[in-house]
Amino acid sequence: MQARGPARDIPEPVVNDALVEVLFCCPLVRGLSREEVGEIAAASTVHTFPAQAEVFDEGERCNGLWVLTSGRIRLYHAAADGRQQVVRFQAPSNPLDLGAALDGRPHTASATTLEPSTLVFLPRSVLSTLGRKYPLTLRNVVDLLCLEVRQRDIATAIASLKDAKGRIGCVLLQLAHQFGVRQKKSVIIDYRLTRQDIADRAGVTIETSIRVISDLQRQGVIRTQNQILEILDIDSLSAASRCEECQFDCSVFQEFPPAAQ
DNA sequence: TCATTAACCGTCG
DNA sequence: CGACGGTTAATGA
Repeated sequence: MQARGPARDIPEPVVNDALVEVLFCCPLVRGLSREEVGEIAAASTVHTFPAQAEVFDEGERCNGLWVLTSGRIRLYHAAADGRQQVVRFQAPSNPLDLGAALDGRPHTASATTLEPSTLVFLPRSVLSTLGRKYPLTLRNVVDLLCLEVRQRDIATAIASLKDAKGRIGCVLLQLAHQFGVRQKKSVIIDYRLTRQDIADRAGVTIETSIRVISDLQRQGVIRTQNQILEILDIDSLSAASRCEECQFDCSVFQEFPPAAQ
């Protein structure tokens, strides 16, 4: 039995090869062997959540590190009036709220599943031995936190300096960096998002996100099909978002940090 | 539930 | 004044 892990779901003690494989892709354990990752997996627990389930809440005590292994998760701040600010949309293999897991202070944001998801939970006790046992992971932690700082820095700059159209354009380009799958002539954002999701990421109302996205569709810049967004004309979108006069390096939103040299 | 449209209205440059 | 974007309401899928 672990310390006080999640109480809302059913832990599964089974650690299978597929799980180790996903964990192996987690940038936190980059450089470790498959056997070493298997060892870490053995010390963690697996948890499944239905769609729209809360994994943790902002301000809640943090007992360890959650790593998404399958499904999708939305990390956000919630305001009393119902509005939400999405910090990040999560894809498998990535740790959630790493900072809180490391310093043991409360969670910095809330995490809710967008679809049925599986996560592994690494208790803080295990996390602290990880650095001692595998010094390589310390460097990975630094890289991950630095990347997060860069992403948040750019996000706040964009939020305060750009207008609604620019913010939505930047969000779409960020998502393309994070989840983009290159097609012959376009880029598909391989992550289902409602108009509300995009609005909550850009800091606008749903009507404004619809307004702007409809305009972009009419101009043939993007196309959407049941919550999947396809960017048909990156150059036009970059132009609409005024990328050429922008100092921000939105390539930091790529899913995995570049390997440290 | 999600997406869309339109009318209306306050703010600000 | 006019662009922008939030609010409200109505409607369709």
